[in-house]
Amino acid sequence: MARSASPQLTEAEQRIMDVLWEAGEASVRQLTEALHSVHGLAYTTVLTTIRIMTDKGYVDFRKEGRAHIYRPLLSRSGARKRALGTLVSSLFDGSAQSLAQHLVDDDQLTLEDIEALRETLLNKDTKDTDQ
Amino acid sequence: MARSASPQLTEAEQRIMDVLWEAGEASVRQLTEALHSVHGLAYTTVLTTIRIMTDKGYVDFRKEGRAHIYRPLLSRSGARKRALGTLVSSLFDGSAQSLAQHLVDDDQLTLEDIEALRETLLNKDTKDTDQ
DNA sequence: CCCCAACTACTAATCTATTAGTTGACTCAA
DNA sequence: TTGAGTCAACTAATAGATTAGTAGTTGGGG
Repeated sequence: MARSASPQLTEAEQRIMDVLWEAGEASVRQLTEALHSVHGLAYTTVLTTIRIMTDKGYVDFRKEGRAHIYRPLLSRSGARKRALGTLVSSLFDGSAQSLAQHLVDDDQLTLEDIEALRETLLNKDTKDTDQ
Repeated sequence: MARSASPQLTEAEQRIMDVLWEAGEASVRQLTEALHSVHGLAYTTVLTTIRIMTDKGYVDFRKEGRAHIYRPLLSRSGARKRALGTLVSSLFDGSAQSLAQHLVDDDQLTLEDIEALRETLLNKDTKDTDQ
């Protein structure tokens, strides 16, 4: 048996999703141009990658003339949720609290950050108590 | 060009590290037995995987009779830090606060969790002000 | 209506990842 | 000292990931 497909976005996929999340939608030409300055990828490389992403259901496209215009099906928020879920279950025993605690221990969160989180949570509770 | 080696622990590597973090150290035989009940991996599979992990510098070993006894060089805390750093930079624009905010928005952290974080942070400040 | 530029589909090469079999070395006991 | 068993090294097969070239289609301008 070989390995199964990655549940996470791969590096190449992530690059393309970043552009799509920013732009809303884009052709392969536009994606290539947006990525070329930083990564110098060939047009056909981007094409192959986004074809695979289409197969995986990450993106969809519509025809416009000869070109395909791609748009993300997976949202940034959805990708964040998925990646966090995987990380929490694999390295933090399924505890998001444990993850957050690590950030605090590692000085990644300030007291102001915590206060802001607390504020968000309080507003949430008063807004949608039935959820 | 093909992709470069994963900076993260792969699934197979993670499984083995979990056992090593738990046990402190283990032979290939012990690793195989610990993993067999859940994953049913062959002895040689575990052997190959841990050889690669040795090459990557994740583990080290000492000889004890005929067997190699492996111990982790990468700590659980170190792996957590590395994985979080990658996730934060790839999906949260480098902001740990943004990640934490997502957890709150997604109901992964309770008010009690936040209070606990706040408590930790306050104790930290009073304990090591010069760090 | 036909040709060309642009665009996608197909193919390929190369690397990592995962799993596992084969082989050879080494140790211990009879 | 030799045979059995154990263990690591080597090899291999299969599949995903990444990059990119070639070929073939298509749509729009002349």
